Amino acid sequence: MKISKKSTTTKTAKGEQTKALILNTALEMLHERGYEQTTMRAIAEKAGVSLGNAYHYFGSKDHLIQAFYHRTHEDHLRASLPALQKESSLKARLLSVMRLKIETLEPYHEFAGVLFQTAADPHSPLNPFAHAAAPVRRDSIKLFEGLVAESKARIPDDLRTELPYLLWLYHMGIILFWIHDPSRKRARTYRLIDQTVDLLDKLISLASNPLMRPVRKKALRLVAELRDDLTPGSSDAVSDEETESEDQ
Amino acid sequence: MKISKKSTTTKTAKGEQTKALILNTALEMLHERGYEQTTMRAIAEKAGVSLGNAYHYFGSKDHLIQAFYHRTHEDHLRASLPALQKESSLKARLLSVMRLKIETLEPYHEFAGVLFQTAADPHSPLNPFAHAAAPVRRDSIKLFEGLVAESKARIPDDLRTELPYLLWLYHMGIILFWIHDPSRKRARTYRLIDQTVDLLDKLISLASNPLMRPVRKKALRLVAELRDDLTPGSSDAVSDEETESEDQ
DNA sequence: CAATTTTTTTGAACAGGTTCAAAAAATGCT
DNA sequence: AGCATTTTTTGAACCTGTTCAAAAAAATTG
Repeated sequence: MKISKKSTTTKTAKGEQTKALILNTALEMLHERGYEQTTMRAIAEKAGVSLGNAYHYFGSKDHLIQAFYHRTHEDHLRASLPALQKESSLKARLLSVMRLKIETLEPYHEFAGVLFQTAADPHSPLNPFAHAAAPVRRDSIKLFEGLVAESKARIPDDLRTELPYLLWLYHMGIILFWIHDPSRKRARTYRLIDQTVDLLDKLISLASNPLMRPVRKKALRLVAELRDDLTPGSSDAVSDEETESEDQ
Repeated sequence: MKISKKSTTTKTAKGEQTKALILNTALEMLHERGYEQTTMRAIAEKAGVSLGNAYHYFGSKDHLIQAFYHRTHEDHLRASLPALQKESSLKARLLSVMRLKIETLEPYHEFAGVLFQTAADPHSPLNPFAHAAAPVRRDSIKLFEGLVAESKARIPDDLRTELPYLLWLYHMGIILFWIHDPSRKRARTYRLIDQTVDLLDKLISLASNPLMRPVRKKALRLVAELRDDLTPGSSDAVSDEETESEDQ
């Protein structure tokens, strides 16, 4: 409705270059020094630009971090593909994917806590449920779709439909645990993955039992509703106006 | 090991008084203006003390907020007691308690998001799983213990033991949803509570079925392990050395 | 009560995220 | 090329959380 200015986002070759430079510098520092030490001033200095310039391209430190999502997701996806092709059972695939996720994330364990912190704010663009994070989330869920789709296990359609989302939620939970996991080499997280994957596999079988149909239906209806509430934009062709949402 | 100074925490009448003054002022402002607007400077000014003085009593803004936990929990507990005495079935009690929780929290919905944000940091003393939050968490779980204990429903002992903790986790999940709930009068949250309580009730029945014993055992063992991992100090008589933990 | 120690309080500083007006550079147009 | 417009870049603020040395007030002790 208000197209007052073009909002300083019309890009040019030069601009893209600078933006990329800042981003790479930031990710590098984030990895090397962690979140706290990576100040906007330090990034700007190391990148050889002014502080204000960095803010021109990334409205806030948070925005700079959203790139982290993309990068780790891509890394994880790349690492998962081989395993997904090799393994055939749902259980084995899930196990591989989850382990690889943690391995991918491991270098960032130290500042992942802070990441999750900012991500927990419903107003933050980093919130994995928020609109701004939709692309990454969608990609992430897609990974689980692929995981489920080619599984030959006899899973009722209603469950099969929701399963990718449920597994994505589960995987978020594991990450949450991992963030808090102080054990050496994250042994507990891996143990947790082993056990929960086993349990999930059993539960899926259980839930697939015809006797469970009523409860399953009820639960799945609830899940579907939840998903729509929490993740606006997942219903595809609905009010997609606020594409350029900005936070105050 | 290092008792260099008494760390400026030996209290006196005067000190307590000032501390209380600052705290009340802070809670008041938090309620009226939200988290962002309630700056340490504003609190100090309104309370009529210096900025440094406020920091003398509350090491950080976070510490000041931990009082929020206490207050809302106490309010909730007070509001729940009548309902717990009137209702007898597990389902009805849980429903009442959950609804009252949201009602208690409602005035703070606006800044609850930020609260949850800081709380999500594993290093934050506000983290509901962290050691510093143990007292409030324990009290909170106790509420659910009371809720389960006097229920006559036939629930196997192993499940009955873990149920309070599980319900506490469930209640945290509902709060998470509520924080993100934009619906008028939080209608969706209440709807979610209605449905999930119903579902939980059914699931508890299901899980109590003798046929479920193996899966249940496995799941509960997992839960117990998780709880110990996530909430150090809940295993009572184990290494309780770091009672005076401080964060850098 | 005077000296000493402890607690409370202050005020000034620092650091880091963020904003903004204006200068500099790039681009577009005729 | 010359001028207008847009984009990029800068540097100086501003705000807020936090720290700290030192002053003021209390409490303790001999």
